[in-house]
Amino acid sequence: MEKLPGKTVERLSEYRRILLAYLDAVDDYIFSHDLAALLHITAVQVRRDLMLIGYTSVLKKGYDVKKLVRTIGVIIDSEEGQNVAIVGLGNFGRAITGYFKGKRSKLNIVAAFDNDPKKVSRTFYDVTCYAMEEMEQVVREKSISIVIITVPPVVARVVALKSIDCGIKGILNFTTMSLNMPPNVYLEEYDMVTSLEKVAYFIKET
Amino acid sequence: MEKLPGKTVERLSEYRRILLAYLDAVDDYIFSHDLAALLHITAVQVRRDLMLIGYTSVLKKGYDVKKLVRTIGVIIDSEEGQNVAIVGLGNFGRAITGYFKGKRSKLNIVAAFDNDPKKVSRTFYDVTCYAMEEMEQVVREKSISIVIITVPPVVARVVALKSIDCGIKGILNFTTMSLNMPPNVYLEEYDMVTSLEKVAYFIKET
DNA sequence: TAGATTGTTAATCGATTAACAATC
DNA sequence: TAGATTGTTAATCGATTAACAATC
Repeated sequence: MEKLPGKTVERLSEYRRILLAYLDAVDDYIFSHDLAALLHITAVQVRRDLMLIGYTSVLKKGYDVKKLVRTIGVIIDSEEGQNVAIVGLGNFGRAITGYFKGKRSKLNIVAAFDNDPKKVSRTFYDVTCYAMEEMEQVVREKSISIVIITVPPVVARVVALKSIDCGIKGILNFTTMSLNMPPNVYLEEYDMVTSLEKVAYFIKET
Repeated sequence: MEKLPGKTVERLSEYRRILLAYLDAVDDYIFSHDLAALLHITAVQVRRDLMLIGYTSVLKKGYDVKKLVRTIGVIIDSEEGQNVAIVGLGNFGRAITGYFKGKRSKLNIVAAFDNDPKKVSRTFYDVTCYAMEEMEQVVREKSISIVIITVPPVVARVVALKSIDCGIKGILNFTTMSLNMPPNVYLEEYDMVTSLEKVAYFIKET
């Protein structure tokens, strides 16, 4: 199948989570407008997204919830799951490690990297911290394909380059430093300062 | 001035940060293509954004860096600054508190709220934690207009409603629970699980 | 001048929404 | 049947990019 639009992928992820959360509460089937209401979007958008992944409803009963969850899993997840590493175990890196632990099963945080000797070889939320020099070896041994970068901005670029050297395929960059990647590496960036400033702008009195 | 497109506001925030960071390194003036290169976008986009805010370059020397930083400040910041509160002092809430402390001066985290008695009345990174019952009073006394929500998803909705009751104008929601707001409250949501799943999808082998 | 840079309009691209025939 | 729901095309909206005249 052709790659889906990024926005559709984001919503598929949200559909799945909300359906999993409501799995016990709702019936076995759900109508497009009910799913839409849970996410505060329109029913047309739900139907169009599901059309794009070739999923069809059953009769006029709506969408089979369990089947839909499985179908979205087939699209987003990999058979074997993807292994993830955190690079940078500051406050933010540790919070993310704790946050992801015990969440979705197909995305596993299996290692952390930091240069602080006080952190290396300790474990945080069951995740072992390694020194940066060990990265290549650990990435290979643990089949890590994604890194989450939470280092200070000044070293973000060298960390990203190092990750690419180690064979990483996807990067989630939480630093304020904008990165650019070769075309074979997928990059997703988020900056909370920008988000907060956006809020500040839009609530400003004219 | 009419409200700018959200994407333009995001980039203005990024322009400012990158210019501040490079303030000493670069010359007093910067060309659109140089600024674009720093953010890995196109020069046309930079020029169009600056056109929208009515900022013009000087001669053929490029944009006056200091003036541009000030101009963006006038657009994004409020005269008096905006006061921000964190609601939910878990790992994530504490990390964000520490992260924002000592950053941009016009956005100040002036309070935190949590229901855990062990946290209430303690301070984290110079920010005092209050009980949820005190919210209305503290928001009023400290003129808080924005809250960052980092509570467990199950209570996100009641926290958001309470915030609105207290007169909050903008919400930055980091929980996985999608919120919907009355039209007079500005809402920005971010979900890192979705971001990570998006990365996972796009690096999947065909 | 020739070359570099700009501000702005028009064209393109992508994503959302409206419209509607088909189904139960 | 009548009403509700769906899948899908066409129209709309918004954001990015291309084109280009004007400036130094």
